Amino acid sequence: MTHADAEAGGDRRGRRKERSAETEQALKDAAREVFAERGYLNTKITDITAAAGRAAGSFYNHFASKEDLLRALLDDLAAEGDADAARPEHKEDFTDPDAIRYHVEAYWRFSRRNWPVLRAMSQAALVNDEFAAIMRQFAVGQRTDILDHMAYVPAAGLRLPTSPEAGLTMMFAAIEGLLQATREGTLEFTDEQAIEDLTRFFYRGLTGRDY
Amino acid sequence: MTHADAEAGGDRRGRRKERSAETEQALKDAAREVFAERGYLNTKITDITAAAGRAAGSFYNHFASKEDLLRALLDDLAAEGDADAARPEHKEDFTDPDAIRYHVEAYWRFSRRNWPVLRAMSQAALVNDEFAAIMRQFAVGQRTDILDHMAYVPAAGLRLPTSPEAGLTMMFAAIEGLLQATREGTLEFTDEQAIEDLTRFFYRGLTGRDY
DNA sequence: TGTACATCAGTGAACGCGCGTTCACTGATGTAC
DNA sequence: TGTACATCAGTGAACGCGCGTTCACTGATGTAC
Repeated sequence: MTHADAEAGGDRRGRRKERSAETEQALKDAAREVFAERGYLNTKITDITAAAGRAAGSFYNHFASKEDLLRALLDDLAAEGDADAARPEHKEDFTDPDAIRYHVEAYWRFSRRNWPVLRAMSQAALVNDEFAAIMRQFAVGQRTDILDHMAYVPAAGLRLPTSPEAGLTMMFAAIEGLLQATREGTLEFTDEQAIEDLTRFFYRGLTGRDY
Repeated sequence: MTHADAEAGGDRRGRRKERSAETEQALKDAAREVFAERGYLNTKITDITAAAGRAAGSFYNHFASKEDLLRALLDDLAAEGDADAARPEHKEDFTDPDAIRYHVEAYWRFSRRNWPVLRAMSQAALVNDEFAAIMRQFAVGQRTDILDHMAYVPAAGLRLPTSPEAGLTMMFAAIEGLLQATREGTLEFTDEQAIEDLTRFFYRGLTGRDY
């Protein structure tokens, strides 16, 4: 069977490319797993290949380095983020608890879902300037969408406790802190409870109103 | 001059011990400096000895490893913490902003002062179980003193936004987040402004009262 | 369709770099008498 | 106080371990005719 025949056949991809794609996916899956388990920095290339059931040398057919693999995982995550960007209209007025809840929930669920990669990223950022820059850029991206939502508070005659930028910094940090404590088992929270409690704390803190 | 004479002399320590102590201190100082600059994980033993102006081999006359050095820095910090423990009576009632401010300020200033070591610790915790355990223990210690202060809020007929433990987790995370943003230059804050803004945010969040 | 050759994904032992750690050596300080 | 010897802090070149990376090899898949 010629190459042309194979393409005409349609349903039959080249067996080689298929196998290669399988291995690449197996390496990515194994990396997420092993990063989550022992952390990015503690993970050796051979830990990943072993978890994926492949030989050490196989790794380099697909990725130039551990950093390169992390970049690939990040691209997958960014693709998902873009899908999220086409999100429905939502409330923007932070004097309304529902508006805060919407964003808390979005970030909470996103972080929970992508925890292994996010954690790996922040570890990589400690030892690698490129990843530090990516992280900063990522943080900026998260905030620019939301920053203007803060302006509703003074517009309603209420006093923000701090600058909009600092307020977002505190809130993101609080969410990440709670998520980490939940992850490591220090605290027990359902997603719903965490979102609700964070929302209440933030709504009160930002507006000075009770809720 | 005999050893007995030297001890009788009093003001003249053995020149050897003096020199040794100088080198040890120089290594500690250099470590704090270089940890702050490029992070604990990125720092090689020879970076420390070079910054201290000593030969590589000298390091091992004083410390068994980089971890051992970090442990020594931590002991210094703990000694300071014990001194703090003998702190004056302070307000405990978290329905009073002053009580919150007192603790925010204590933690803010402590963290700011010991930033290099705290940052080094949290990096070491990523790759070393022993340090992870120390960090957890440290976090627990910070909280147990304060945990009961939260009870004043429901006692005053107000509703906490979440459990006392989770509330503290959020607050500590927010403080650390703000401090880090300040450190890396993303945000500009004086100590006073940061303490004030954090206090307002927390007071509102915990009590539901305006302030 | 069949055969001969080319290419490619995967393998795992071997290589080699970077860095932690050692150790023989030096000069200064301490001790004995 | 002076001399001879012991000890110790510091030095930096050399060693060696761990792990990332390479590469000759294998068997399977693809291509040419």
